[in-house]
Amino acid sequence: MAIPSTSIQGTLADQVFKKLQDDIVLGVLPPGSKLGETELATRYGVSRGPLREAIRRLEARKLVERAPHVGARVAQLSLQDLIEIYHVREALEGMAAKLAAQNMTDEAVKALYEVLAQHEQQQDIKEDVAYFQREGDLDFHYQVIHGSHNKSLIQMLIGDIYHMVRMYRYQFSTVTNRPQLALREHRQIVEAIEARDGEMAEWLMRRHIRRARENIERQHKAGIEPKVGHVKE
Amino acid sequence: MAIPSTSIQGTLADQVFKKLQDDIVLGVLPPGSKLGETELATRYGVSRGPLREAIRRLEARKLVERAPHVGARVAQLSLQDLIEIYHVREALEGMAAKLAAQNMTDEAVKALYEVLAQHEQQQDIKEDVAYFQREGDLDFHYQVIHGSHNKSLIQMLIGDIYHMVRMYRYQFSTVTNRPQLALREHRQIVEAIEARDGEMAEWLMRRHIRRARENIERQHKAGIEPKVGHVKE
DNA sequence: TTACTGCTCTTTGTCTACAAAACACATAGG
DNA sequence: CCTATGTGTTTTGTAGACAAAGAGCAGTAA
Repeated sequence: MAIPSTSIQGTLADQVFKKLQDDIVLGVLPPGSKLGETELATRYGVSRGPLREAIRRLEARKLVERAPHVGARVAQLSLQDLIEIYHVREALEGMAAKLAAQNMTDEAVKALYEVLAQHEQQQDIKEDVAYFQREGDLDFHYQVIHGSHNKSLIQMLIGDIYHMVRMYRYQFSTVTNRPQLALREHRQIVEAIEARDGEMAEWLMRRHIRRARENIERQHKAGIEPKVGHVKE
Repeated sequence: MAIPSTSIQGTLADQVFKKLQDDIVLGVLPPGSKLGETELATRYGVSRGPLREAIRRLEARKLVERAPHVGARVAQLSLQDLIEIYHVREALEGMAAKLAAQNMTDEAVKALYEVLAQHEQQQDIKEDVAYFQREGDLDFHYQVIHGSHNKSLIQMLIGDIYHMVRMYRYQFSTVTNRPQLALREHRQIVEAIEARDGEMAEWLMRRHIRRARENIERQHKAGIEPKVGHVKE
């Protein structure tokens, strides 16, 4: 009954994809750096075939930019791009909160309260830290999104946007994000969900994310610049 | 100064990707049918390499489903999935309308009115027909989305969701979609955008898409079933 | 000095061949 | 008669070799 060894970690292409994504998101491969196929293939110990597949998938996720016959580079992202993504998040997570109020099970709501309590204990928690660092069920936004029971929504927020935002956080100096206010806002959202008040939940979630965006825009105007990754030639 | 011949149509992988996507969206390859690499490679006259890349990109767009060591199949989509996508559209296009009211140029608003006038002349037009058949600037939703001036939003709606919805329309009997009402709703949206009333534009757009979804759900409950594509073995 | 042209060299795109995993069928056992 | 197991075939995954397009550099002419 033993599972074949290769299936445990998936195909080589899958492994390279995950590793490469991590290296990009965590800044090991700085933004704008060239992704030479031969170089990376030897680096990860695979042939160029699986590596090309990994690059294509990352291209679809907008983590790398590619030009035919020229090659791929780690996506270089402007603060304007980040702000645009927060508009998308506002729309999608707002909808997620609304649907969560409608569709979430009572057990899931209870679990949400527990996450909340846990966060309130670690008062030094930074806004979105959990969302960006823990990949699991322990995060607030993560649980609300899943509570929507909408596969497309989950896919877009967790699968696609998640990694982009994570990369941004390594490119730009991380904004210090109003921990107490965020916690209050989280609690309000959960209470709206528990009350099955979808409209309220959506409105609160949108305000929550809008405020985060406005916070970023403020710092932007204040002249905060991204840490420029030295483009590795 | 002649452009190299291969660059005109892009790489083989690009060509195969476009062709394969068309064949899937238009139903030439029915939902659920197996996408054998060798078979398709010979069919499109290329080797398996470029074909695999095309399949991976379609997988990222959720047009094909794949299992390791098993292969890829054309995505089989339930009506529930379609409804979920309309929730996403409601959120995203609502935001697009709001941003369009803020960012659209006066010229673009004028062009929008012209599209509207054109649609009002062909009274037999069906809701969303333009959105799904014309791929260009002539469509109402298309222009509003672009008016948002938000690259992520445009990418998600035009690049990703667009093709999925298009495929659904071939899988399911096309709903007859209230042409007169839709036109009235379109006009209201344009007027809100012209008045630079973002909140109103968003609210109207969301209602517009919500009604389309409710229309689908009604027909669903009435027992309308998808045309089952015979799964080609 | 500067701009253009041609060459070379590197990198990407593509193809073919081989390895490995899954599926299908047949056969034997309960 | 049904189930389980083993073998053969098919299909996917991976590697390596070849073809072609782009980038950089040198040399030459204005």
